[in-house]
Amino acid sequence: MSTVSPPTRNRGNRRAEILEAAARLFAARGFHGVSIEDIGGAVGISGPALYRHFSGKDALLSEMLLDVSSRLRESAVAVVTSSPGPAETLDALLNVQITFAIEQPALITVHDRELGNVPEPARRQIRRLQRLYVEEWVTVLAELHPACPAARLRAATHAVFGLLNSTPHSAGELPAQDMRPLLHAMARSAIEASVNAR
Amino acid sequence: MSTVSPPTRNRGNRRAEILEAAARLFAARGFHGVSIEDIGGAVGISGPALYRHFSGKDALLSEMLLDVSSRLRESAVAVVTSSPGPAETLDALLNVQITFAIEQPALITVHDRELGNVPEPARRQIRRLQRLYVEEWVTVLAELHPACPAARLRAATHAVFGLLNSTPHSAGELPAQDMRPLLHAMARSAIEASVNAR
DNA sequence: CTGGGATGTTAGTCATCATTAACGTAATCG
DNA sequence: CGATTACGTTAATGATGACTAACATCCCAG
Repeated sequence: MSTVSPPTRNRGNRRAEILEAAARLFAARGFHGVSIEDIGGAVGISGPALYRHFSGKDALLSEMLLDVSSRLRESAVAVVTSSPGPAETLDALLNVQITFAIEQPALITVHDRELGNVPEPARRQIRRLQRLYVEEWVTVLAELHPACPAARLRAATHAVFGLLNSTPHSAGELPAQDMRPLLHAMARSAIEASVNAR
Repeated sequence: MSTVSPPTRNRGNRRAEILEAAARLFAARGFHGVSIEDIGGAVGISGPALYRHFSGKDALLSEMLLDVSSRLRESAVAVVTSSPGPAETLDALLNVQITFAIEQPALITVHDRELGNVPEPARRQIRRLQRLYVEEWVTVLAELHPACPAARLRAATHAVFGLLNSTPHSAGELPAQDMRPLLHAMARSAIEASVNAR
């Protein structure tokens, strides 16, 4: 038996594994409802071993939210810069958010509930990334509907996020295969309506 | 001077006042992120005085969610039984939810985040009321769109709740006066789209 | 008056929890 | 080999927090 499997197995895997377990727990019971023991237990190690990977519970949450907001923002930028026109861009943005909501329900849930528990250096940066992400949407919508005031577009964007991010909570109602087009159609239509409403 | 003003002043006011403060705190920091001291402090009494009004923190949350889900359900029933036709009923249901989301943002937030922290006797009943509320929506939607499978209507209903309940989080973007018709138009349009999507 | 209920207060009490300390072990590297 | 590094473990430690006890007040009924 070669020494290959044990040596290469770890190295960063543990961190990811912990982050994933923590996300699931935070989503289910809230940041303060989960103990360090709980998180350790979920990955088969016990309690204080977590401090070998993260400097503390707060840092764990900070890294989690920073990662989510970075990835969302990056995806949005990638989509915007590589898309032929605003209509296609909007479709692609919808797909980014829908994919994320369906594939990472725990992360999405934590992302829009637990910002308040992130300590201050990271908090500001996460907010910044979230704001930039929203602005990508607003910019595209403004191109499509120049007559609509930005405040209204921003409000509509937040409402659409609410619609799409509700997926984790109504999970099981419909298979993901049907959920995707349903969410897409609903969101698209809601956006149309938002700019036309008197 | 009659003995009218002081005697009638209290009697249940305190309970309501506490519930309101607790809702605001729970919405902001989560159930486990708020202490009994915090809640007491928010209404000008200190800590253990709460036990004169509620048997414990859990009971406080239970009563809060039971009250919300009852009120929503009752409003829905009232609307359904007094409305001329399904189209008007849907409009009225939308108004119920929008009014609630705009006027009681903290309660709505707690309502769809903290069910997991409600202990078991009350939990089941709250779930039941929530289910009944959803079914009022699904029934109306089924009348309007008989060809659409109930599972899809249920998923669409949850998505619409997500859209409408996002208001508390994007507060400040737009005045309530503009938010109301915006949410109404977006939700209505999203529902249309949900039944037409392939 | 006077006794009791309603409503508060301040000092415990007992758990739980985040974090740190002190201590192994195994593999890597010099 | 020898030592450093990476990762874990099990005991403190120190806060915080829910809940209880013991003790006022105030107001109203008898």
